[in-house]
Amino acid sequence: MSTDRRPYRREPEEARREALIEAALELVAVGGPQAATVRAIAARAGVTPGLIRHYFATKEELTRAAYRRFVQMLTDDSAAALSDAGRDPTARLTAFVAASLRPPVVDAHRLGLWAGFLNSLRSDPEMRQIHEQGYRAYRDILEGLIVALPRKVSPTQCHRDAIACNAVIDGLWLEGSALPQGFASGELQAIGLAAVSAILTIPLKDPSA
Amino acid sequence: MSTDRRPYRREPEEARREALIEAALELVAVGGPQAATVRAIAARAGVTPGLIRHYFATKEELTRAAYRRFVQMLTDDSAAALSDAGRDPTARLTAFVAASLRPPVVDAHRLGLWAGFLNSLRSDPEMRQIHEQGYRAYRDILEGLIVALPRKVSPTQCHRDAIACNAVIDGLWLEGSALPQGFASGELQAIGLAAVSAILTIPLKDPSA
DNA sequence: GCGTGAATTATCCATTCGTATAACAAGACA
DNA sequence: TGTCTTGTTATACGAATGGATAATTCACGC
Repeated sequence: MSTDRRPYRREPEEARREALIEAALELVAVGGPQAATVRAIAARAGVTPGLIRHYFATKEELTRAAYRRFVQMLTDDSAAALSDAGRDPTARLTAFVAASLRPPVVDAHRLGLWAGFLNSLRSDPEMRQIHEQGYRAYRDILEGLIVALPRKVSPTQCHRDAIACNAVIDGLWLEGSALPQGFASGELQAIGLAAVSAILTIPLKDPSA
Repeated sequence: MSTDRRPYRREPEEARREALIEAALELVAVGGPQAATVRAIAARAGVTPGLIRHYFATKEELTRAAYRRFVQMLTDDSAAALSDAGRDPTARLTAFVAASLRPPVVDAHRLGLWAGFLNSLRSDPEMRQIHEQGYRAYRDILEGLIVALPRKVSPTQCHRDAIACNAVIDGLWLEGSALPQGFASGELQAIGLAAVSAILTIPLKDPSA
């Protein structure tokens, strides 16, 4: 007797993992972690729940993989602007800051993701490690850009400046993502560049102004 | 026959609601929304789960009450500094900004709360309304302080300035709460005052410096 | 003191969660 | 074309969830 079993296609391992991670991220972004159930993730990825355990030993492991991808995405999208930024240190910093303060980095879904993962950081040390690696990667890029500026300041001061600039950028990212309609186009980047400019005591010309 | 039933004391309605809200907030702060189950909240408040439904028609209602309290707490703790700030507008703004960038406002648990509630804002319109009321209340206080400054700027510009200052403060709050060990004592407030000072183009003396 | 209303507990229910395991079929290779 | 590996589905299970209802016992008014 032939039961009507769901037809399926075999996919390469990497594609399946990718699809599952993608589905998990979308669900967390929209509905928070409690929406990213095993069944919901599987449904969104177009597979049955059991398959998740075939690729990830536990749901926690899938969650970590998803978070790893999210963190990577954040820095990558900001750093991508550097490839078109030429060689002038000031222009490069400007491009980096501006890219961090516009879509797709500034985005309500990304903020939802960030918030959704935040509380797992407290309980799961491995999640915390992923977070700190990503945070440091971003700040290292920023600090490198600041060091390259034509200023006469100590490395220690550069480090402190990087922390302050990072804080301002993060904060504006938060605000812009939380209140998309609260800022006119380009306004967020203008505020950010002005603040960074003030912190570093160098003029940064807003290219969109 | 006397079964061994849990002994209890009757409490006034307000005290019970308070205890339940408090318990819910603590749980969300530490473990995210998924940790704030009906049973966990009841246990932490020292009652049995059924009692929750006696005071709140649904768990969602308790969640909203808890969020309402949290939002109130944020602005109250910042505004409390104004009562000791005297009458000088500059000193008042300084006090307000500084209070927003130190404990208990800057606090990992509060950040956890904020993140935990964030995604419910998307799905629940009532939660969204609570959020926007609180956000506006905070920014109105800030804008009032800015308007009172001895500057010659239009109300429109004051409004824009308030948004920018608010963004910077929020961002620093986020950073300080997320990375408590990342900033030396008073450093966060110093950065915030410097940034606000730059945005408003007026000198703000850091009282702790 | 003592009934009486209501605050509180106890118990139950349907649902959903993550996970474990067994059955199946797709596709590569002979 | 036939067989074998394994990617995939199907089913089941125990625990935990939010909610409903019944059973108690506290505390206040008389």
